[in-house]
Amino acid sequence: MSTQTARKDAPSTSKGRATRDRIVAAAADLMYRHGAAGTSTPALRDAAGVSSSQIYHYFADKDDLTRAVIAFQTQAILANQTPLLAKLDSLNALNAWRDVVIDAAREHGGTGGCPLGSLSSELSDHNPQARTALAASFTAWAAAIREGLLGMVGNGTLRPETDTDRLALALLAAVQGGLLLAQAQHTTGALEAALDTVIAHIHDQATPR
Amino acid sequence: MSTQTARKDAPSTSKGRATRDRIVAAAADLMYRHGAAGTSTPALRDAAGVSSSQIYHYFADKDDLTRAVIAFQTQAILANQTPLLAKLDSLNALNAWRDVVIDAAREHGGTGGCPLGSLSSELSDHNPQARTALAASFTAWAAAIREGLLGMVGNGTLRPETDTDRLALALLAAVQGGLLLAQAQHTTGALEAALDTVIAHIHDQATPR
DNA sequence: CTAAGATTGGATCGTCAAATCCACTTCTGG
DNA sequence: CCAGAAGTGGATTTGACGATCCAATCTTAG
Repeated sequence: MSTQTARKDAPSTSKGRATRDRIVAAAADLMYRHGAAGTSTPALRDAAGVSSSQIYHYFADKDDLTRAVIAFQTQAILANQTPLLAKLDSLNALNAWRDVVIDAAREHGGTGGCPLGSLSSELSDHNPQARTALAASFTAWAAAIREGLLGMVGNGTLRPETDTDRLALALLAAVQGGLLLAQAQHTTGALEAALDTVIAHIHDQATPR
Repeated sequence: MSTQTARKDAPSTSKGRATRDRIVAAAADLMYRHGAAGTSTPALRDAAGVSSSQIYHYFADKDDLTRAVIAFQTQAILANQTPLLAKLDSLNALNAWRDVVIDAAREHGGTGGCPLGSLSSELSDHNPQARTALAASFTAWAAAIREGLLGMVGNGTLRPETDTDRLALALLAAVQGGLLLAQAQHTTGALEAALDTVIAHIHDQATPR
């Protein structure tokens, strides 16, 4: 017997699709605020305004739903980040990105952390499928950052030998670590320190002029 | 009626203390591997070799136990880190610390993450007492790092105007973010990139010679 | 040595969550 | 328009977990 979780077919009617979407959106919200384990099917049922059977009509089990939430949040974050990162054409643009990240964290006083980071911390060790999906999400996010840095190399802002791969990973780790600390300390101090330190190092890699 | 969780008195006999310690140690291990929510009292009962009533004899409820585990892990981490950080007298010593952190992560393939980081991600938003304790733990950890950097300022390795506070926070965030990503990606790449980038920036702050 | 208090074992209770079932209604392709 | 598939509602089953109770045993101060 396989331990693999079965996949459900996509809804074939538009009504079905709407219901499925409503469930995923509500689940994403609840899981962001209470964690995956902290989100019960009764609570989700009420939040999404569906009956319990709908949830299991569209998702094989809670793991399957969780994976849908990961996909949803990945998409949300990339959609939010990619435009900002695509036009990283100057050190100023990099600082603007920094400000957006920090302002977002400040808005809810550090609470919540990163939607992907929280899920990753909770699920990676015990849900291999979730872990794989989250690893891919982080890789895609890092790639988007790297793309931005590559732009800065391309237009001569950064030296050609700049290790954009490494810097992208360092920036992503700074975001994740900074958000995690913000969650505990209710301050964005660590997030700012981490981002500013990495960015300062990037400044030092700028082409002399 | 108060929502505050009552504190239990410390055990008065040495046997009682041993039992309490055994419970905390087993709980710390289980919570590290399965999270706080993922650690059930039956599982803890078996792992610690006690009966369920013991747990509630020594701890008011699961929250109280969780706080004890936070204290336990904080103590464990500080005991492990402080000696290393106390003798940060050179850039080489800083790199040695980096190696220890990375080797530790590599040892279990990134699994588990940081005991404090994982608990923080899980508890900060919903358990104010745990959040406060964890915030204090992180502050103490950052202070230990800063102490080491101050040593390097004191002996002239780093410039006097070095912002050790900020760098300490940046290093801690790099550790937390790097470990979180290592958990998802099963690689220490991001951890290395983050630490090396911050450390490279510290190198640049070294006094010219 | 001996009571008072500390500690222990394990049955038990109430609650709640995950998942299933089945009867009913709404869609939609031909 | 009308079968048959898709979608819906809600009761229900099953099992686990946090927490409590109480009787029995050990520890220690006097």
